Amino acid sequence: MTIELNERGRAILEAIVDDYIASGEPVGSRAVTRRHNMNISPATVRNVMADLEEMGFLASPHTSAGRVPTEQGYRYYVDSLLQIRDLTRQEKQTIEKHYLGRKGTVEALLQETGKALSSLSSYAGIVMVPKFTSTVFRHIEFVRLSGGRALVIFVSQSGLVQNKLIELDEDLSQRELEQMTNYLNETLSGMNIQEAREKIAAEMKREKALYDKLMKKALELSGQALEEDIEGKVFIEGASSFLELPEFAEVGQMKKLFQAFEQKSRLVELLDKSQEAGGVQIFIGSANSYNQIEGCSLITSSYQNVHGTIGTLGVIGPNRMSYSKVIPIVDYTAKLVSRLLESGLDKEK
Amino acid sequence: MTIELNERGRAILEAIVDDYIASGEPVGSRAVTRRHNMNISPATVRNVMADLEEMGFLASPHTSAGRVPTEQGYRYYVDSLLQIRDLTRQEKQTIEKHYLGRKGTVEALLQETGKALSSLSSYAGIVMVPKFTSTVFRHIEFVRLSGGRALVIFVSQSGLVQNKLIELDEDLSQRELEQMTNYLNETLSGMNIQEAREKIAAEMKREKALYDKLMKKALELSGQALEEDIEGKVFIEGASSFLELPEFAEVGQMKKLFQAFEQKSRLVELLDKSQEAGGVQIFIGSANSYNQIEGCSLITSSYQNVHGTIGTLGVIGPNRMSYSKVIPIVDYTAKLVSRLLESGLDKEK
DNA sequence: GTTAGCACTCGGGCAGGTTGAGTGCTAACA
DNA sequence: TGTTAGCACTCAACCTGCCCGAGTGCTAAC
Repeated sequence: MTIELNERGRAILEAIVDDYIASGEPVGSRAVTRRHNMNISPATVRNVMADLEEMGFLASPHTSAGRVPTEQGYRYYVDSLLQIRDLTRQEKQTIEKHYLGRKGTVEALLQETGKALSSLSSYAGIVMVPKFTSTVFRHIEFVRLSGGRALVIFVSQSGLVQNKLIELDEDLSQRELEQMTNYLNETLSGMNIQEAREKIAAEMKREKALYDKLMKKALELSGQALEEDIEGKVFIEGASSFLELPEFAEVGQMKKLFQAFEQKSRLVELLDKSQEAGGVQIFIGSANSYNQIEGCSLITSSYQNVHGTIGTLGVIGPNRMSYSKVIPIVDYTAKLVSRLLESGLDKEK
Repeated sequence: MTIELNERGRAILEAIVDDYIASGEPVGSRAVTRRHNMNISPATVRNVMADLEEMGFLASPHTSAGRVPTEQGYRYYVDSLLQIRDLTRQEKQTIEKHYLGRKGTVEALLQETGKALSSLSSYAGIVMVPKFTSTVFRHIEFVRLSGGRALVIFVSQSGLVQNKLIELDEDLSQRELEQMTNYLNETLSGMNIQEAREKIAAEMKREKALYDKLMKKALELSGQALEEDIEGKVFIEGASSFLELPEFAEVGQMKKLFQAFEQKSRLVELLDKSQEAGGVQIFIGSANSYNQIEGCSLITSSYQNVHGTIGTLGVIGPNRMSYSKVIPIVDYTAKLVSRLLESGLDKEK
């Protein structure tokens, strides 16, 4: 399926994409010859460019402008032309500096990660806090509020805390809730949420009338609490960097973009998809099947702990993004976050 | 200090502000006469407008444009001219609809409130989740993680959950942590955080060597956990509505604005200040001493439960904001949120 | 296959003219 | 004395025609 290009075609495509990423302006034939001082004339370059356009890698905004890469052009560039260098020791340290002396919640750490990604890439950083379903059970707690309501608090293995309000149909005392808490913690410890759900279902079936009424209640409530998924949260940081990009000068498009950022649900979908795949993923333009953010590309990687992938992070920028710079940043940051979330775990088992 | 205006001056100022709020374009003398079909000629209006300009209520962008209200003009308008109508039953229902069938966390409820404020006002909604210091203690819990770390989880009376990672300098078992949990819950129940801090300090002093080593440890850890404040969170929803306003068409200013939204810390300050005052507050333009968001006004109100004020919410819009529409919305929403957070509490004591 | 030359295209910038909304001033009027 | 009509003036917004330069595609020569 991939169309093969000869050496010269590749060189010219690369030069154009590089130039366009750097300048944001259509690249002409003269510019190509001069920049990579190739030993060919502009006329020759023009011929090649015409070919590349026909193949769908380039487009011209109008007759007398230069060429601009198409999404397919970026795709080819990323897949076949780009060589990614490793980060220098110093760059790594710049990233790590964001986490020095860090305290507080896991959520805050992930939000800070978003900020770090943004400031390093100078595009928008995005971090998805894992959906609860994909985490591993560590602790459950019931706290009785008034008005027949209670709070269920889950803690995941990685230290993530999520809570949910539930209605108690009969009034249970805090003491009773504590007993339930203990029972559930013993029963569910170390399972992932899916397993926990199944366990609860099985227990409820098996024990039927046998068990203590309270235990039954406990199973019922925890089942109810785990039933609906707690939606994955997404942090988007540094979205304002888009305001500098000339290609988003049009207010209408900018508005669409920001609304997409506010809505988030579609983004969660996309990130979920990328999470399954693992490794650094690159979604270019409309290929992200998310046409609300036309003209945007997304570089993601997932972070994980010993139990497997737990979330996804990345950078959203324009199609014209400095891939060679951003890819290693995303890659390294994902690994770093994995390490940080793990550090409390690897001594564990 | 307030300059007095005669009846005609007031009428004309009001007409100009109304018109400008509606249209966003400088208002001329003819428009004033026609709109409120006053029985005076444009020439007369011009004389009055010149006076109003001299007094600092109006300004003209350039010679042949109409007049535009200054911040002082808005101030006068809001303080002396504006009459606020109550919301209709239907409008109230529109607001309430956002909360129907609502489940989940208190935080989610507050975030939804931000969205409601935004969609109702068509500006940006802002909700400050209370700083932990200003809440009332309900429950504390230690969850042991690995690597000598533990999670402290606080629950406030209103059902707000916050957590914090702490380092354990000696390895405590989960059982020991549970005992600590029980002890602290008994000791601190019903206090606000400030009182809790004092109580801890007092206990630690009084009991010195007497108490169980574990209890001591409990006091020490909880003191440490309560020491630094958990920063107030702020939700800003619907910021993209600013992209439609012609007065923010300039990219530079828009960028400043969004960066201010991203940073939040200065906003927290401002909201804190307004929280102390109570009631509906209106900050106009640079009077908000927050010059990063020049041209923006802020309408806030605080929400409370039986224990007092617990947070602040409001709307951020341009100076040219429909005050008569937004003020009652903010007012009613604050009261509604108070009621919702209370509903679990009033049956309590 | 490569290159030079050339006619052609098209956006951007500049200058000038027109329009219309709105002002300030002056003089007349009640 | 306050109000009004009239008028000259100002100024942004808009349109128009113009030129310029960057860049193209094509053709013919190397």
